[in-house]
Amino acid sequence: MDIVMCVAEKPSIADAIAKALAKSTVSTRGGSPRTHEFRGRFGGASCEYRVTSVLGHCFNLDFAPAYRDWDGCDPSELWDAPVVRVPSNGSVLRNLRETAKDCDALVLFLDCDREGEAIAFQVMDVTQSELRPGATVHRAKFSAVTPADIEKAMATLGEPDERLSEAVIARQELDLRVGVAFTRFTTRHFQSKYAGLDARTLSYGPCQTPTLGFVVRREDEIATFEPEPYWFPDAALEVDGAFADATWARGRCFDRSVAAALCRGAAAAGVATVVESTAGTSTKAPPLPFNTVDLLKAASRVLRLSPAMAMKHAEHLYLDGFLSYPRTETNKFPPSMDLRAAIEQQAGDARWGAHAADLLERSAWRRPKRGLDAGDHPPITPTAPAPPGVLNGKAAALYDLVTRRFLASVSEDAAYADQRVAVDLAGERFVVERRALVAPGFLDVLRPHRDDDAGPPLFLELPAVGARPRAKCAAAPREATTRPPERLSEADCVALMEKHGIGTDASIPSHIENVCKRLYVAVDGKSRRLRPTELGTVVCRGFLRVDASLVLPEVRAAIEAACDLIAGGEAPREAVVAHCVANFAAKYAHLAAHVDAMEQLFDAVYAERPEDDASRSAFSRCGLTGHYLHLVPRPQRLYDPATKDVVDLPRPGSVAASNGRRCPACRSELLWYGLRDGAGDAAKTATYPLCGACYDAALRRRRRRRGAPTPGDDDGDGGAVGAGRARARAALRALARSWREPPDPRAPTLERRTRRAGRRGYSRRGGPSSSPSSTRPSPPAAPSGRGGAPSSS
DNA sequence: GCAAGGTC
Repeated sequence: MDIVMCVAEKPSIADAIAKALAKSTVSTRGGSPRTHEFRGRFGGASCEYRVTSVLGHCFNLDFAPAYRDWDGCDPSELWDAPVVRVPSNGSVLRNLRETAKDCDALVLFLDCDREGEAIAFQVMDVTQSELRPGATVHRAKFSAVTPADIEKAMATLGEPDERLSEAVIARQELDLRVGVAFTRFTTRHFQSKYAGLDARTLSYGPCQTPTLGFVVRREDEIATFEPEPYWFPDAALEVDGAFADATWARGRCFDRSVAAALCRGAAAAGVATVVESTAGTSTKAPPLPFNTVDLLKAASRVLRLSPAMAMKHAEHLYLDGFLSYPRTETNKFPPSMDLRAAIEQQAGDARWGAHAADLLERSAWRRPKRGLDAGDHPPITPTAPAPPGVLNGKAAALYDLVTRRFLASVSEDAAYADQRVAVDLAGERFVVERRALVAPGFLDVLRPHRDDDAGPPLFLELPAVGARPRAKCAAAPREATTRPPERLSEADCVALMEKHGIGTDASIPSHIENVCKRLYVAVDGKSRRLRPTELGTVVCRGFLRVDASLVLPEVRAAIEAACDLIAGGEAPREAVVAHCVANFAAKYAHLAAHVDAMEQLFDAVYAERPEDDASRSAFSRCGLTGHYLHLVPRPQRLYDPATKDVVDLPRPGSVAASNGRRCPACRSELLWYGLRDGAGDAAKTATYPLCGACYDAALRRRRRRRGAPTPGDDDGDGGAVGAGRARARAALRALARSWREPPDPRAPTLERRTRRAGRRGYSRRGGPSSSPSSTRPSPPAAPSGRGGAPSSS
């Protein structure tokens, strides 16, 4: 009897597959990930199934070991440094190999997206040598994890698509090279130049940096906002014997004298003429069920939960069986999903059970027609009842949020009665409107999250057109001032990231968390609004100043578009990667050559901070200058307040002062350098005498030999700091405008390379050639003699 | 110490 191996992307899907395919009792072995064994049918014959899973990617991409050490190479070498696949989890690979032994068929049940396709090829690589000779390999495509969909997938098996996998490998390689090269360069350069810089890493990434850009951009909009006064008439209309506020149809007026003249006329008139008088009904459709980004936005707005915390709770609720899989783009229920059963599950709940029971009793629930089926996982819904007390704290609140949203999504529209009366008062139109809730529909269950409750109708009896109600208007207009936008909320940031394709539903929370961990952004716990820190502002504006395209969201779009070419079979991976790497290497060289423009901003913030100098005390004395040096943390280094020189110290390890003993070579005071050896309780700290000056000099010699820049060696800027700060302030003012200005023409751009590529005669297959203003890269040159992008000429 | 993408 044949043995058939199925591999899913996560244990829960392996469980579902086993449940759907088993024709006998299922025996489960192994811890994480587990393997299910049972009898079933495959290709019309009886077979033995082994169903197991991986845990996401089996391999991670990294540089070859020689390039992982920060001091091992110059960051510019990373553009063509070798990269290698590193297994991400040994037990997953072992399990795959053991399970694959003697199997006659491999069915790849990975998620049906690009990443899943890449994992499918990893699984093939790992299992290939263990499968029986001549074993067949199949790709299962499922749109929902239900028995029906799984059986359908088994009946319509296809082949894995290597182009999708290649696109993922290209994306991994580009993210690695770009992120690590830029991060090492900025970290090294600025850390060894500014002692006031209190951050371990100055990171750059094609997702995290545009995310930071969103936050800084909003802050700049607020900072450069110029409030403008405006005026409007303060009018009221008599309605059923009482006066009600009337809204001026034109809204507001920025010319005070015009508004004043208008008010004088209206005040003198005293009587208005009804020109429009209508009553009607309107409805509001219920919200769609949650996909991941909608859940993150609501959790931040309603529960004050960060996206990372929201995902953490959602994952736990999923693993405990209370919620469906929380990472999905889909907000349309699959036709196979039993909505009635899901509603019934909630009918006994003390909080929303009455609403659910009412829907069932009247058969009033319905399957929403709108929404997107992204083909990944169903919307996020409750999968088991959780009566009050079963869950606690934020997990309970998140379950409440998801369940109410689910019930709302299958509920009826809310219905309103609307009244609208428009009048003419001294030649100007004013409006009185009222909306009253008639039938709450889905709003009933969204309480307490609903915000648009409305009172009773305003007009007991609508006036007729041509009626002449009394009106009053203040003789002087009301004055108000335009207000700047608010800081970016976490929910706004998630929405911007989704809109610009920054990160995925699964990774968006980590990017926001990242910019916070890097001390670039701070979150106000109460309002969940994001504020850039001094460091975040300087880093972002620095990049923006030298090459805006590194910060703007197009940097991610360009990488994605390049990978799309591979996925669509329009260009081979090697050519696309080479094209993009050359592009980013040019940007790197430009940044390194013009880093002084970034330094001017850092100068204003970090070069000279009297409070820093005052709060530190002399730690060690330099033998060459006789100056007392301060110890600066994160990362630990010595700082000479007189010369602004920085002396790098080894990492990891601790340093302590050593009672005036001096280095025999340079006469500097020696330090005690402590390094922990071993792990846990057995760890011992070995202590060595260390000369900071000699260590720093050796480090600089080593970097110079490797061609790395050695910041601080030749700047000689000790006396010019004051002038630098003035320049920096002027630059900061100019920068607030730079979001709107075209990028620096000197900076290498994706557009320029695209045009060059276009001249070589490559364009998108079947589509128009890239326009010069497009940031979408055109397919790069294919290696000669092999199937690549065809020439359009 | 570094990216972003899966998942735990």
